[in-house]
Amino acid sequence: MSHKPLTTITAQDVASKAGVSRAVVSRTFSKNGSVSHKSRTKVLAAASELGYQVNVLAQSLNRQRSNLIGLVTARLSDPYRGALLESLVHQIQSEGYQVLVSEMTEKDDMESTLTKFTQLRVSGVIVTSGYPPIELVGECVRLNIPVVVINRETDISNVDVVMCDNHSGAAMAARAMIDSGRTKLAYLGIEQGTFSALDRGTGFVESIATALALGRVSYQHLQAKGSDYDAGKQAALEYLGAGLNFDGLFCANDLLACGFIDGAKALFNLHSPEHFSIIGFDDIPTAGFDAYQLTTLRQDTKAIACAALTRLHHRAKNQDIPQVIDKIGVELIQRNTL
Amino acid sequence: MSHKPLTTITAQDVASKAGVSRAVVSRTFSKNGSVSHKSRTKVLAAASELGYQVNVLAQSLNRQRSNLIGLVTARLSDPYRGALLESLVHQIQSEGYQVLVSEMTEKDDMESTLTKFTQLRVSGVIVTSGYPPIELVGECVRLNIPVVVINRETDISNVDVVMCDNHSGAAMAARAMIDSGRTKLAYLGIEQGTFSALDRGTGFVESIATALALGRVSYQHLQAKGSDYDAGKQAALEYLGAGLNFDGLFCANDLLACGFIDGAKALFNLHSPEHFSIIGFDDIPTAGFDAYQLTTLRQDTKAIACAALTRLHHRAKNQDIPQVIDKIGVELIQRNTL
DNA sequence: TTGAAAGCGCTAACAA
DNA sequence: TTGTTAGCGCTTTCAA
Repeated sequence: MSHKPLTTITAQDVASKAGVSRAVVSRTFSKNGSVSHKSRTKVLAAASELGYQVNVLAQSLNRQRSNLIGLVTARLSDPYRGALLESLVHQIQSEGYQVLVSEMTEKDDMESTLTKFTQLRVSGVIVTSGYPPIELVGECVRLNIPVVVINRETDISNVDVVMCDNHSGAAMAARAMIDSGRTKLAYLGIEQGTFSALDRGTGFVESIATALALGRVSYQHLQAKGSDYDAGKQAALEYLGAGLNFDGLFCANDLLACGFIDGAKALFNLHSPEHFSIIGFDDIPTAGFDAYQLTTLRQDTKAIACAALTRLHHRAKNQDIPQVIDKIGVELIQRNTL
Repeated sequence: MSHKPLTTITAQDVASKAGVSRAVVSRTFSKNGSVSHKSRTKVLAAASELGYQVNVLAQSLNRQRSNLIGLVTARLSDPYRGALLESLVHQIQSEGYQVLVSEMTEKDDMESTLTKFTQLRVSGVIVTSGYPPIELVGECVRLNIPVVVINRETDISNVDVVMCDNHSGAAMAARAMIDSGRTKLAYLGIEQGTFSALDRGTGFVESIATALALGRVSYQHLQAKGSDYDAGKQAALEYLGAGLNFDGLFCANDLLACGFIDGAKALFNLHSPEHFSIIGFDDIPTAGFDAYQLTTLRQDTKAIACAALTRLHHRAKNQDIPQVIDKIGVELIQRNTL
């Protein structure tokens, strides 16, 4: 590669034109030191005339901090992930940062991903998929880069947590089902599932614990082989084929619920709400389509994004504060499957 | 802000430890100049012992080029956009670049977005939403930053175009409908729609031009008020309510088609394929759900992503080559609505 | 308020 | 193959 120097307008050019020093130009644009009104106007005029743009690379190098925020994600094509990403990107941009997106495919990608982030001296890291290994977080702490994880847990004390309130959501689902007279309850989780799937199942069982102890309801734990529509359909096929007796099903997510609904309908002519109640989680757009009209729990992705950024800011000021866990409320969206 | 210097391992540290010069370290990691095997091993050993990481900021500043690729997008929560983004991110990462995502909300964001990208000296820009203004492209050309737009057109000769082959897709849809005996055809476009929606409609009409001229089929042009499910449903309501007589409908996208299907069913008890054929575009996951089983045209997002990157590479070598337009083939996915 | 100067950490031409 | 050197463009003490 030959090194062809680009003809770039630098702060020096502006300085010369404005008849001041480079430092004044710098101060004018970074709003740091003090600049006289007269100088400032001269600088601004010269800059706009020359079409000067701050070189963020140089700025970041000097400040040892870029205006980038790293986002670790996966399966962008999943509708809920897309919505979460959208809120996150929006929030990050509105605060003047730029978003560096990294899609994780395999487990061991996390290391190289975080390394790339630290090499760019990002201002923060948001993890929505996978788990940051403790050594890497150590490196982040050393470089004073705050880390927050979304919809998952971590033991690492320097990492904050933002998640939707799975337990309260599960409790709403349980209550709604019981109130509508369902007694043979079940939860459809995910084999080797995510934290969320597990947590929602746990929350569901906890919520019906008393009723269960009193013998007023029964409970069965079901597991899908994956987290998508096909897995839900497959689960319906297997469990219903094996004679599953239930009348209220809480699902780890909407996709699973849609799949289950279609499986039950196609293969066993079982319909919701006539034959059973079913409640999903996430409130993806498809859940609201006529064909499903799925009752579900809506996550407030905007609130999640906002909380994540707030955590980042706080921790940027002081890495040593204790871990904080934000639980963002969910909303029961009543449609036709209950 | 106080300037607390971080204790960072620099190339100099590695050099000292390995008993070589900084330059050798640089060469070892950037694989540019030549380094003796002996030096290389010493450097690598010292580096791993010290935990040295290249500072990409400094590297990029020097090279006047970062390893970032800027991606302009919108409505990440839209399933097709999510899939496209996923492919793009995957491809970009696999080539060793990092992805800078910018979500456009309003029209005039484009300018600030591109400015942010150029300030970071990105290696390329991919636009999947909105249109890059010519002045900004000029700036990119000056900085030798290649630009490519996806699924849209542009007159700017320095900008390459990658799009799915709307016309061939529309032709497949038309042929399939005619072959299955449909004669009262219609296209559901989008009011103030995107390039894609327009192009697909044009392609459809062109494909049936002869049949139309021979009086073998009829054609009606419909417009939805938006591009989503609700807009499709609304269109069904309006047009069917007004007595629309048709038996084959090609839709600008799957969401619109799903909405139309549900609208026709709910309000007029009209079903596909009994009463009419309907074909969508994109092949979003929901299209494959039992409830819809929508026949549609699948876009090959991987191929699109790959082509986009190829364009970027070519143009990076020489900004002055003529514009090239890649049309990526689409595939007719036969399901039940035809 | 301003300017001079010392970096931030790295790369690449050049000479050895 | 290696080291020296001159930047890349900016920020921030420090002294004036």
